[in-house]
Parts: sequence; C-alpha cells; structure tokens
Amino acid sequence: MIEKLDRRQKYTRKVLKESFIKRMQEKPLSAITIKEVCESADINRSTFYSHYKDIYDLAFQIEDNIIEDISATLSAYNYSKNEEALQMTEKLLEYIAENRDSCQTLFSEHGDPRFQKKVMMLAHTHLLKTLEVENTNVPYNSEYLSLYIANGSIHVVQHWLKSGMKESPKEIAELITKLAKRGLSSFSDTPPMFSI
Amino acid sequence: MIEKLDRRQKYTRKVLKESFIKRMQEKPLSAITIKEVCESADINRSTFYSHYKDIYDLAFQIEDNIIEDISATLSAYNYSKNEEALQMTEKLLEYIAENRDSCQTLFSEHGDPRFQKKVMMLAHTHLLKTLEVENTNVPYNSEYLSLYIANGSIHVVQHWLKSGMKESPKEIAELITKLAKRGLSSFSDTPPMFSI
DNA sequence: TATTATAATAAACTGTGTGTTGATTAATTA
DNA sequence: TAATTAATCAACACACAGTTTATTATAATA
Repeated sequence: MIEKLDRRQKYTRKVLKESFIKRMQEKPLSAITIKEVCESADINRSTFYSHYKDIYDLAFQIEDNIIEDISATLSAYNYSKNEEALQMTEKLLEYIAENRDSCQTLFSEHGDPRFQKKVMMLAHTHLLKTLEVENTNVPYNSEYLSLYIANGSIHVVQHWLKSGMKESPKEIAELITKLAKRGLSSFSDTPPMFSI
Repeated sequence: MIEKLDRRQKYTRKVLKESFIKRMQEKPLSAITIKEVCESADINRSTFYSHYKDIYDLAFQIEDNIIEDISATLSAYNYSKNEEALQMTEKLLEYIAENRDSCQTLFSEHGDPRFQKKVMMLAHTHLLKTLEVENTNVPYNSEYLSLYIANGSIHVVQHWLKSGMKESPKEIAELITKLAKRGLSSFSDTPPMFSI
C-alpha cells in the first residue's frame, strides 16, 4: 500500500528529515530532541507526532530509504558468478559516493549504530549466499567468515567516507575484495603460508 | 593521583555499577535513566550526582576498567614476533571468557558503541605497530588494512559471545589469525590466486 | 569510645523535553 | 467555491534531570 501524500505532508517530512540530518552532523542520535528538530525545520511539534512516533521513528525512515537502495543494488548481481563480486562492490561504492551527504552522516560516529548494523547484515546475508554457492568445503560455520568480511569492509568504507574519499570507488572495491579473498597476504611479497 | 575511597563510597559505586549492567541487559544505554539505576540500587539520586556527572559518565567508568585490562594484555606481548600474535589473541579471548558477564553485556547490541569503538581502536593501534614492523612493503595505507582486520575480528568475537561461546578461545584465536593473514583462501581447497 | 569528618538521605524546587488534546487557521483538491 | 484535510497554536499533565539545603548515619582516628 503506497501512501499518497499531500504537498503539505511531503514538505513537512522533507524539512524534518533535512533538519534531522543537519543535527546529526553535530551530535549523536541519542542527544537529538524532537523539539530542536522541529524548531530548526520550522514545523510545529504537534505536526511531528502526526508523522512520526518518536525521534527514532524519523531516523528509521531516513535510514530505510538508503537500505532499500543498497538492497536493490545488491540484488542486481548474481553472486554465484565470482567476477561479479567486484563489480557489485564497485557499484555500491559509487552509490555511496553519489549520496555522499547523507551517507557520510549516517555512517559517521554520530550515525545510528542500528543503521550501520542493518547495512552490515544486508551485506552479510548476501555474502553468505555467495559463500554457500561457491564454496561448499568451508570448515567453520560460514557465519563467522561472513561477519568478519562484512564488518571489516564496512569499516573500510566508513574510513574512506570520513577521510574525504581520496581513493576511487574502484580502488576501494579492489582493496576490499583482496582482503576478503587473501587477507594480508595479498599485500606481501612472500607467498602465502599454508598453515599459521 | 589515586583516589582513596571510603567504604561507603566503594559500596555506592559498586551497587550503581551492578545495577547499571543489569539494566543494560534489557535495554540500550540511551534508554536507561539515572532514576531507575538509583532505585534498583537503592541509592539516593542525589548521591549518584556526587559520584557521576551523568549516566554516560557511569558507563564510561565501567568500560574503562575493561579497556585498561585489555590494554595491559596487549602490551604484554611483542608484536614484532609473529608467533606471539596468536598467543596474544588467545590470551585476550581468555580474558573475555573469564569476564563473561560484563563483557557479554558491553559487547551486545545494547552495549555502548563508543566502548566497542574504543576496544576496536585499541586493537587497531596495536595491529598497526605489527604491520609496520614486520611488513614494510604494504602498498596501501596500513590504516585500511588494520581497520579491516580489527573490525572483522571484533565482530567475530561479538558473535562468539552472543551465540554462547561454543568454541574455545584457542579456536576463535586461530580463526581470526587465519582470516587476517590469508582471508577466505585459508578455507578453500584451491590454492590462493595471486590477483583477483 | 568519644570526637570529628564526611558520606548518604530526604525533600523541595526549577527547568526541559515529551506526548496528547481540542479549537483555530491555512492550504489543497475536486 | 465548497469540502476536506493538514498545520498551527496554546494549554496541559507528566517524567526525568540536575541542584540545593538541612538532617541523619557511618567511617576514620586520636
């Protein structure tokens, strides 16, 4: 069921969301009050409550738009095909680069950890699929492997965003893919050892 | 300057900390009020303020004890010696296993993300040292590599704690070390590729 | 153990944000 | 233009934060 929104409602939600993101550039979610978001958006506080349950509900709805976009990007690729993993990662990073403003804020230290967790779980689930399809001989519970890779990767992206995106999406995508596949040995001269 | 504490003060802080951890098992930091912590600890709210600035200050002090312990463990090992990396990881996991109760809560989804970040940065810094000592030919900024490994590892530990610590500290230590060194290729039959 | 010092308590008070309600005003759309 | 619906305004009860002051209880120590 798709909501049909009045122009006024569209405007209200738009400015509330913008005001919220602006606040989040300065302080963490838990320190942001409904009152200040409304004041800076010039929207009556009563109106806020006819759109959102509380401040977390507003945050949730902002985050969800991005989650949906990311999910769509992930679904567009076939994971059983190994070559597409790199392409997909690159595509994802390009999306983030395009939506620099909101992504940078949501992934920052002020960002909602639940959001970051959601993105991570999305990546995690997709990774699990790949691992199970292409690698049936994984000894440990793939759960651990996938969590490791998803979280490592997300923090690389986080650092990339934080430090001003000096590298291209392609470069970061390659770095992430290499680390997942061969870890540190990707970057050393010596051939990888077969036992530690 | 070491604070010399009255018995009464020791008791007050002890029960407040215990009460806080108990609350945190049920809800996130941001939802915990000073009022409820004091009531469940049977300590007057005024007394709370003579010990802590606010609820975050209390959280901070609990977390700091653990941070110090972890830091001490990390410092006890020589990172330039490759063999010790595994030993150290194991030692760290043993510490966590011993302090199961508080660690499990602090690392859970209700736990303070700042704490988790602090632990991560600690691991990150120590890792950087190793990387720089033993691997001078790392092409990228080691920052990325270290962040990747530290975060991946922490989430493996988090999952381990959450799912009831079925594996031994040794097993998890080996898993983490393998993933860092050779990534997924540690677990596949086929020899690792030299380019992706 | 009696004295002194200090910590904890109790009660009151101000302040700030929350969440709700009902009447009023303004904008939208058909 | 009329009917509908959204936003505003003002007022309210409520909960928790943070501070203050006087009082009571406990600990350290001479």
